[in-house]
Amino acid sequence: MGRGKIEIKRIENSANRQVTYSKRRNGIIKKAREISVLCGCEVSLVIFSSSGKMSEFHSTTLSKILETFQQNQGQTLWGAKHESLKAEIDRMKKENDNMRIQLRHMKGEDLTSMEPRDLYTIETALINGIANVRGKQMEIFKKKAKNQKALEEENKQLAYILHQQSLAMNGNLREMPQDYHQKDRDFTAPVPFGFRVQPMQPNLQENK
Amino acid sequence: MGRGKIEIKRIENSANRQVTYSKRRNGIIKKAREISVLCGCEVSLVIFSSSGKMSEFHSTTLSKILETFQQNQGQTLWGAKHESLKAEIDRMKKENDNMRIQLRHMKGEDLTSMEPRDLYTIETALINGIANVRGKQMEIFKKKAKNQKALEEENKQLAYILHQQSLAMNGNLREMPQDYHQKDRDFTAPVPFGFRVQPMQPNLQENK
DNA sequence: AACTATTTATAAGG
DNA sequence: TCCTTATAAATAGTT
Repeated sequence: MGRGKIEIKRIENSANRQVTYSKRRNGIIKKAREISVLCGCEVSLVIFSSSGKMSEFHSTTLSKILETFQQNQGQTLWGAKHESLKAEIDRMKKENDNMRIQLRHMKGEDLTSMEPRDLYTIETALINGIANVRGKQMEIFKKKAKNQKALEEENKQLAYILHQQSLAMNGNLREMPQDYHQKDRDFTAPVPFGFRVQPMQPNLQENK
Repeated sequence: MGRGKIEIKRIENSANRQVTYSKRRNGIIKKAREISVLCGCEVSLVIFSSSGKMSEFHSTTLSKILETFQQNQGQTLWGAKHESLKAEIDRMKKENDNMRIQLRHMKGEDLTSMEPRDLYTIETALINGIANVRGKQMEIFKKKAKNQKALEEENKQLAYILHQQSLAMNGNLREMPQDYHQKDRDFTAPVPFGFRVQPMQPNLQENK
């Protein structure tokens, strides 16, 4: 429909193509509106020009159209992903609830309506748990005790060395009076500069 | 464009509307194809007739068009729902993992790498839980004991009544010898027909 | 962007 | 739905 008939194939002349695009785009959008009004049907039209610019016409909300489209199509498209996500949520929710209940039971909550058999099961689990926890605590305790012992040993050694050194350094300068020696630890050195030998970890205790 | 000009408003005559729909639908689809070929652009056209039947034209894969559309639009559409679902899943997963770890700890598993402070916390929870569970067990025990007592009482009463009845029914027919009376319960009746009075719940015990 | 010759779409009718 | 045809509408090429 024009001065001459044209073949339906890509228009190579860029300027021509652009003009034709503009004209026909207006035309098709007008037609889309017309058919939707005349016939009371839903139309959704989206056009991307080769330069990427989008034009569209929708007889109603796009989302509504897409929804209808999804229903009609039965095709899953994004719906599939959607559904699988929902399913995963449900699955997790169930798992979640189960664990929540279990936890509450372990904490001794919500015990009303529990059967003696179930109570017994929980009790067993708790006893088992406490045994494990205490075992672990004992393990740590022993380790610390051992560590403590090693530190004390080291401490003794250091103190002894210090004692020897101070003797070597000051022994010939001046003779200390006998009662200057401290008595609380039999290996405590007399410390000429006012220092006292301290455990390397002064806050170390058997059990926090 | 036809024998007469028509106003662009809903065609009331149903048959006419149907015919026009059919013609114009073909027309618009043809135009959609033409513009896509002539101008090398992407077109997506969906039409739902008022009776719900769908017609469509897409210059390329529909999903590709929708994708492009989503990108271009910036609008999320179903993407939003999608994202929110994913977020919910993540949230749940976290909650889930937390509870799973807690449960394992309560059961005394995975205790390696736990601090004494944490062990103490778990121990406290376990002690607390066991106290609650045992409290509940005691409660049930007491309830059952009480129930048992009530049943025994009822039993006694029933036995007594039976005793009286059998006396009344048979007492004047024949005199029982004195040693026929049973001694294990002081009011147990002699039962003339070979029945013995049984507790109503023969398997009832103090504790299952 | 406006013009216009020509093609195309389609309303009405069968 | 398809065919026909008169006519309206769209638009290719031009200005």
